[in-house]
Amino acid sequence: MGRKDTAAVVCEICGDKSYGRHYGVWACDGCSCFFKRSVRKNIIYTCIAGNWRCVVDKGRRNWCPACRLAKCTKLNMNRLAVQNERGPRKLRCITIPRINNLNSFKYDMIFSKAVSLTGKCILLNFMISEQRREVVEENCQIIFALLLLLNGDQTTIRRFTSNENVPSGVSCDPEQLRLLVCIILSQSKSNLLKFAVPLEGFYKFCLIRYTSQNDAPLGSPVCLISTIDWLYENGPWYLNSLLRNSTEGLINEVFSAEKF
Amino acid sequence: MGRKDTAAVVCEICGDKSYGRHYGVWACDGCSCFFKRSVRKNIIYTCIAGNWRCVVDKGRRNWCPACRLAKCTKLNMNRLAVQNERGPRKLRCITIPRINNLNSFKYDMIFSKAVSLTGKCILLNFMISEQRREVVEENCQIIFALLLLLNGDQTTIRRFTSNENVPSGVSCDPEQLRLLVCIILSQSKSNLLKFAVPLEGFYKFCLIRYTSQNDAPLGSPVCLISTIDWLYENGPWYLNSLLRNSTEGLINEVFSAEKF
DNA sequence: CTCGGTCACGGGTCAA
DNA sequence: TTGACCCGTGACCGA
Ligand SMILES: [Zn+2]
Ligand SMILES: [Zn+2]
Ligand SMILES: [Zn+2]
Ligand SMILES: [Zn+2]
Repeated sequence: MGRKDTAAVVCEICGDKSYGRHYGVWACDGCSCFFKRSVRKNIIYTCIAGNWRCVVDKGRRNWCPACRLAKCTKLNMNRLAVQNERGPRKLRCITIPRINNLNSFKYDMIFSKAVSLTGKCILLNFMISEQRREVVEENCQIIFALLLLLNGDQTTIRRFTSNENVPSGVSCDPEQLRLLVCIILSQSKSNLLKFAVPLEGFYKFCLIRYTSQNDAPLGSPVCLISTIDWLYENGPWYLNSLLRNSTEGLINEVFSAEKF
Repeated sequence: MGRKDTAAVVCEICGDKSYGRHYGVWACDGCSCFFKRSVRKNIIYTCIAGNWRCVVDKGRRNWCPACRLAKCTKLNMNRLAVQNERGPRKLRCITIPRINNLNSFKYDMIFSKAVSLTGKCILLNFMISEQRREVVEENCQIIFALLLLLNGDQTTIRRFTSNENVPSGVSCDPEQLRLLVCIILSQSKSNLLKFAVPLEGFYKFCLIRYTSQNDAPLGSPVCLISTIDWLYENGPWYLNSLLRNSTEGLINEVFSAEKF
């Protein structure tokens, strides 16, 4: 069972696993994507061998694109079903599972997201796995708190602070979130992040520039930055009691999934 | 910052810069390429020094391939991730830009393709650059018209002729297209191509033989040859009004790109 | 469900 | 033979 819980059928083109019909034919991701690209670019291939009889199976489908495309055509893949290229995908508001559903692991999932965001931060790029883990362990709580705020869950945050004045109505797009993580980590007390202290101003500048240049529909940079200030002023945060799993377990899971 | 905007990490094999995981290990281009070649060719090296203790770092990684490969294996580089060879990339395909997009330079691109095809024709092989340019200037319009027909754009062609009977449904593969260009040029009125007049029949024969031998899914030779006849009967063609750039400019561009 | 786009990591290339 | 470089592939995810 590969993707999701869907059972696979056989790709009519190459015999690899197919999880659905594409352009009218049961096809794997590879063949469907290959067909799309070929039609979009209006490519006409030449058979490498010259006789249009190359075998197209999972292992050899990339040997001769000409015969692969010929097989697509022979099996009646529908060129008209390939749409025109669209622009790059629009920035979307980050998706976090809604806090008010019944899933009791909702906080675990948000915490994992916090771990992932921290681990992927560009400031950790040069670090080896052990250093990365240290930084994540020392900083994921404040990112976790940020995600709760972004998700509109002021109520939970209020349980962990005496300051009643919890920021509300905070939202951002994924690029802004990436920059927020940089700003937070550049203000961290972690030894491994000392080098990043001078970068705080730069990342704040990036956030302001990005927001003004990109018509980002959400998130005023001033509001976002003051949220970070608030989180540092009212920290440190210890939100582990929200979790069903251990923090180590969740961090391990994310680290192996993301190949950190 | 080396390649793209990605920051580098350290190659686990030799300590050079790595821009990503390869075969399961953070590796530089050199080590990843070395591993691929070794696995593909199933090479078994012997340690130069004889003790399998050679240092593998950026400066010395090429001293002893045996120890370099041993280090790859020790770090668990995955031999199974090395795929089968693919066909040679060069001359694998031609592309014609889609006619039905909104790009106002679409005809310029097709014209450039016509220039390129003409300049690369085998009949021009022995010519010096100036002669080549003369031939291209005198013959690229009819090739341009052919490409429009191959792209299914009868509508545009109809604007340049009073003959309503425009060939339609014409298609071919790149080899057939090369032969079509030969056939067209062998019928040219250009002085420099006079020598090729007797070759017309030969290239038509080649086209018929190629098509019958190769199971090419597209393009009956009779239909293709009658399309050429139609183009000569209804020419000469002056399609410059379709272009945004000057013909000289486009020809210059192709000549310098293709090093004609 | 089947379109779309993405991008890490495969591939091949060719000058050195 | 090497490796910097660029292109194509396809697993994956969002809509
Ligand atoms: Zn397939
Ligand atoms: Zn083939
Ligand atoms: Zn290396
Ligand atoms: Zn050795």
